[in-house]
Amino acid sequence: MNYSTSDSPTSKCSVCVLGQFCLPVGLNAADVTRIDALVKERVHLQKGENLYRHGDPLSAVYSVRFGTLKTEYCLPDGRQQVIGFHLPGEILGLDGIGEGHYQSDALALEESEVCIIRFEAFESLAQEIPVLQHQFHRIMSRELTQDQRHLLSLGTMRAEERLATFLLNLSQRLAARGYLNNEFDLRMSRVEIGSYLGIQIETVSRMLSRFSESGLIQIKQRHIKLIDMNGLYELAGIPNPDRSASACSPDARIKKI
Amino acid sequence: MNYSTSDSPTSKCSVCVLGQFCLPVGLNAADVTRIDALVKERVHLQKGENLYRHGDPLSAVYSVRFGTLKTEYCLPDGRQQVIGFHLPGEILGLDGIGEGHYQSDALALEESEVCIIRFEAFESLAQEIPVLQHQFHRIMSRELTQDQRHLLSLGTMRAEERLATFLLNLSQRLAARGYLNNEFDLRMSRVEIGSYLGIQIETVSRMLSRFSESGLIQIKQRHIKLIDMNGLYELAGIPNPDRSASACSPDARIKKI
DNA sequence: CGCTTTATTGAGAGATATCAATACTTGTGG
DNA sequence: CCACAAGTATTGATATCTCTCAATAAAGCG
Repeated sequence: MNYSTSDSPTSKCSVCVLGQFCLPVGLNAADVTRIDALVKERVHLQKGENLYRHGDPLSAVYSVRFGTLKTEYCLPDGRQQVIGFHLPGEILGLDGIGEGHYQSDALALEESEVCIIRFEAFESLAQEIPVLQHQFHRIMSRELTQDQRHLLSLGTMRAEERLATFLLNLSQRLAARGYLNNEFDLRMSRVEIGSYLGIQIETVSRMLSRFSESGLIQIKQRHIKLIDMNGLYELAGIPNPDRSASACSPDARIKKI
Repeated sequence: MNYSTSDSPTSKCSVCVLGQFCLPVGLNAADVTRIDALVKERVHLQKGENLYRHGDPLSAVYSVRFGTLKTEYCLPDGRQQVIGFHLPGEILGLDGIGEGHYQSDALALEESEVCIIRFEAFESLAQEIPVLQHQFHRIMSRELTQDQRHLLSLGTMRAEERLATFLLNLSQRLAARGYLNNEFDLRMSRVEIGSYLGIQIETVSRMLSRFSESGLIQIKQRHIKLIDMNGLYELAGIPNPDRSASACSPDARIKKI
């Protein structure tokens, strides 16, 4: 773990390309400068390095600058589950605010760098900048929504649907960051995907092979091409956002459980 | 749905017994008075009534005053899943902040009342009261942690463990609110429990019967007695908080996936 | 009191887990 | 540069848990 403090121009929030996903959303230039002053430290992580461990006292939350991280929970009996994968611009460590120490473990899936947002100082600044406060609330709320959609996946979907949903979710998040949305490298192992989706590694492998045979994807090791996006969306049971489609219709909602 | 506005002494935050779980935690008397002024409206709900539906624009978040509510997500194909059950003092509607409209449906499982916290006004007040801002962050963070533990349950546990975890979680939350922790009424149907736990109603029923035969619980309809708490904790794979026990030990963590 | 909803229990089917063998990658050292 | 080892992924065969279908029972409600 490699700490650094820097005022170099390229590392400021005010010029960071991730600003549109990160804390500064909605802020004017003057206020972004105040964030610049707050977020001066970074951590450089090698693959496999921990950013924090559960139980560590919360002193900061982090935003991913580059790379990919995972967070996971563990059970006393040693079982673990991957809870999330974190791409550039996403915030980590929010689960630590409630009790003052992190509830999860966070570690890098590849060489990564995260910005350190000292939480006490951040709250003070948010106190002074309403837009920043609101943006932080939006970020936490979206995190909640993300987890709740994940719950929906684990609770109601079969393995095939979960995997399709996962691939599409990743694709959308990459697209939003300006990467290719139909061809990318999976930074996580099959084991980690399985853990995230609540299925075994063998099932992940079989489903990927099945997708490949069906012409939905091409996969070679961790490099994946999404060939038939519509097919994947159909499998996932969610409408393709590229082609209209309404969400859960009022009609569908009448049949309450 | 029955709106009311009231200044009656019994409905003020400053005298509400739920203050210790709700927004006012940590506030001094003067500041609680300012919350009193903010939270003047309430909604009274009959069993089955919606508090909000997904897609409704967010204008407020809500805290449960009495009763029980559930929130659920629906899939375009009509499948639904219960995401959470909400007891007095808990906050609902947080998933609406991210996009400006609720992502879930919320409805009452029994006659309930919730306090309306106009969100815009709330953010303004939080802007002025640092402790309030921090408390709100803690609430959102705990909500995240709750969902993430739920993910752990759906992703790694078998039906029996999920159910035991669910009963114990409910028990703990009731205990914190001063209710009996070993004997209570389930406000939700077997179907709703199953949906929440990602298992079928028949499985819920069978597991409850099994628990009953093992002497872990006594159950008659929706009235349940937890007889052997330690046994349940053991089944759930989590240490009984009443008897020391460390969480996930460093040793257990070495065996990373 | 009968009707509707909710819950229990049984039998069989099916999806995924588990166990096991093989193949492929990557990294290391001769 | 190749051989070997360790880690990672694929594929097959079988086991198991939970689902599905079905029948019955109990409870809530008008």
